[in-house]
Parts: sequence; structure tokens; C-alpha cells
Amino acid sequence: MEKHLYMEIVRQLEKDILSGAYGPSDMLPSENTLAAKFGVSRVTIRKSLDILKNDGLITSMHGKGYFIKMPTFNKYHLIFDGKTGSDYSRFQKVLISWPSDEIQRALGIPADRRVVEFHRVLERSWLPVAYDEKFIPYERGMPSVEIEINYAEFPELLSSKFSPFAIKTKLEIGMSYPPAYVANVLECPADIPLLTVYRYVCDRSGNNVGYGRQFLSPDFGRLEADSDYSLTSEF
Amino acid sequence: MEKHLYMEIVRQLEKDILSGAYGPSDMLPSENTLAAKFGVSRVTIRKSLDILKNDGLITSMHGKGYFIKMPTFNKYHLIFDGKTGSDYSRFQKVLISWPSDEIQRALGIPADRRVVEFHRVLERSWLPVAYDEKFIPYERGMPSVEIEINYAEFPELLSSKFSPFAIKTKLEIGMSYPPAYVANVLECPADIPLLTVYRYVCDRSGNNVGYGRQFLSPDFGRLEADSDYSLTSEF
DNA sequence: AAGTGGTCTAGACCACTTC
DNA sequence: AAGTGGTCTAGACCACTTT
Repeated sequence: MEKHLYMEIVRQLEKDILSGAYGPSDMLPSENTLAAKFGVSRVTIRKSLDILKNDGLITSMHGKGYFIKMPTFNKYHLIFDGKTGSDYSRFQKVLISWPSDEIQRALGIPADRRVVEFHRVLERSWLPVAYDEKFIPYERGMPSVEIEINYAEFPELLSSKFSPFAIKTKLEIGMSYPPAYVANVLECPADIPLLTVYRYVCDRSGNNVGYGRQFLSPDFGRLEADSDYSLTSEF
Repeated sequence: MEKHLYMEIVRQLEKDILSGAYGPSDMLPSENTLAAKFGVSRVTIRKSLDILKNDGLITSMHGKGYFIKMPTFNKYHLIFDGKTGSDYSRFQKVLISWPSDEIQRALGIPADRRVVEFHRVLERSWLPVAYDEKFIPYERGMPSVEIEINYAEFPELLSSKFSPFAIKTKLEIGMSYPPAYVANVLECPADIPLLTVYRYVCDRSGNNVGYGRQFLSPDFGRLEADSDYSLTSEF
């Protein structure tokens, strides 16, 4: 037995929908009908329907009614925080350098604008599983790298400069040949491509303010993503 | 100017939060305070706060108040429908076969349980970019493959058997060496690993009822995922 | 005109937290 | 005890869709 009326109703409707009692794209009873049926106010029914709507089980159309929504199965949730799959991360080096073509494109900067590079090695059980590189445009008056080393996470690196809410990130997943120094550290041959995760950090205007590359060794394993279609398990 | 009061309030609070007016993990004014300030009922304020909560900008704690929530940047949205990155898909072959070790594990079936394989090639501008394989346990009385060929999508393949709501899918992204027939079709060398997407389809009890593998050629490009942190653009 | 969802109000009561 | 969010009600009015 649920504690709250609206949750009781959510569970009941959910059950009906999942059992297939309503065919795909069928219409549900109206708010007033449901309110009468469950003996609650219309407000409570709306709260229940809102939850089902957020969960993606139904949609509503103004003036028409509520309809069963077919799940799509093409949206996935991926967790990736730059440390995923590792239990220890060790700084390799930090340097200020001239940007390669790739970095110039990724950050949208000219060739004569220097960048700060942060290199890190991720390990799992003392085994190197990934090599992580971050690049941000260098500016005079940047906090000393010695300080940053101790904290440095990607968006956090930037949040001294940008409000963390003003930042968006994008991932790209592909394969690429590791540079020699990466192959060395990961103990992989340099002529076999590695699973590679690219991260772009943008401000809200769309300017790229940070770029990251992470080479995953075969030992890393696979990235996992779950279908975004989930039932109301909580509250 | 927004049309509705609650949206007006969402925008205002959003602006305050994004501009950094409230420090991280600061407390917002109480519902009653906000209701008085905006001159609306408490119900309306709650609706606005609910939206911000769903957007991940704030959390609420019973008896305490509403608090600013720092964005995490480790959750991403990935769109993958099995056709992503291609504009044309062509059936290669359909067959009933004995499962390999990999397939047996993935589907949780014994070696003497046959499976149906669906092979497909995805093309973009007449260039093969991916090779897609799906495996589902074979059963007597299965709809004739000739029929299925025309529709076959992955979850759709199964929805004749399971209520579409009773299905969950999981993705894994890794790399693997393509079998010879895949390398052939994709015109790739067989001794260089390819970006590979694995898909598991499970029923709600956790039993695997379908398994898929998709080999992506270098021409495919990269998979893209966006940080899950988004502002209220709609409702 | 009648039925549907969408917005909004005013007020009651409860549960939790703080002082 | 006072303040906070959480649940719930009854009823008004509006906008959209169907007949």
C-alpha cells in the first residue's frame, strides 16, 4: 500500500498501462472521470498524470485527452565523469604549449594562442586503463598550476572563471591512434587504435572553453549506457 | 513576456540562479516568501519550483527549504536507434543458427537453443558505414522471416511477443575485431578493431531476450552525447 | 454546446527541522 | 513553537477540440 493518494493512483495506472490494458496510442479516461473513479480531487489526478507524463508513459493533448505513448528505446543515459572505470588517477604532467591543429579547431583559437595541458593517467588495480588529456586556453594570471593539480577536474577547472551553470559539455566517442607517449604509458601498441572519448566544454554562447581527450586501453572495458525509459521507482 | 505566471517565475528564478546570485548550495526564499514576493498563490510557486527541480537546478528538503544544486556534468544523453549516422539500411541476410559462446552468454541460453540472426548494412551516401547484427532466441511458430524483414527493428521485432513497455535496453560501447564477412562488407581490414556498439534487450525480470552488435566503420564518425543539464526550453 | 486539458486561487492539514 | 516543504480539497476560469 502506498502512503499517498497520488502515488497509489500512479501505481494503479502504471500497472494498467504496462500490462497492456490500454493499447498503444489509446486514450485514457478523462481527468474528471478518473477523479470520480478514484474518489479524489482533480488536482490530485493531475499530479498523478504529471508523473506518468514525466516518466514518458503518456502524453496529453490540450482539448483532447491523455494518450498512451510508445517507448522509443533510442535515448540512453551515459555516465561519464572522466574517472569512470578507474579507482585511482595520477597526474602525469602539466605544461603550457602551442596548440596542434586538432586543439586549435576544438577550442576555436589561433595558432599563436597557447594552451595549458593537463595529462593524467587513470588506473584500476594498479593497471593503467586510460590516459586523459585536457586543454584550456592559457591566460595570464591563471591560477598556478601547482594549486590546480590537486583539484583539477574538468568543468571545475573552469568554474573559477565561469559560473558552473553557464557551462555545457558534449561527448564524442570514437577511435584513434594513441600518440607514442600514450601508447607507452598504457603499454599498448601505437599502431592499433584505441577507444577514445572527446569532451568539449562550452559556455552558453557556444564558445568552446575546454577540450579533453581520453584514450581508453582495452583493459578499460566498455562504456555502458542505459535506456532512458524508466519507471517511477522513487518518491 | 511569458504567457503564464508560473513560467514567468521560472524564468526569473532561473536567471537569478544562472547569474550566480545564489551561491552554490545556498538556500532559496521559502515558498511563502516567494508567493508573497511574486503576488501569487503558494500552489503556483510550487509549480515553478517543481519545474526547476525537474531541470536539476534545485533540490528541496522537507522541513528545511529549497537549495541550489550544483550541476554534475557526468550525465549524458546519447541518441542511438540503430540507424544513427546512416541514411539507408539494407538487409544482408537472415538465418537460423547455433549460438556462439558470445551469443549464449549474452542471451543466457544453452548451446542447443538456436537463434535467429538478422544482418543489416547501414549506408550513408552509398557508403557502408556500419554492420548490424541482431540475435533473438528462435522459437517454433515464429513469424515468417520474410515478413519480418520488411519491418525489422530491434525492440519492434520483440514487441509481438512482449508488451513494449515490458522491455528495457542497455548499450555497451567498446571495440572489437570484425569477423571476416563484416570486414568484407565494410571494406575494412580485419586486423584493426572497430568501434562496436552492443545492445541488450531485457524484459522487466532481467532476462535477456535480444542481443545486438553493431560494427562501426571509421567512416561512421563518432557517437555524440550531450550533457544532460538543460534549461527549461519547453514544458 | 459540451467535453477536454491547462492555469490559478485560498485554505486546510500533515510531517519534518530548527530553536 | 514557529517555520519549512508535502499532500489534498473544491471551485473558478480559460483555451482547445469535437460534435
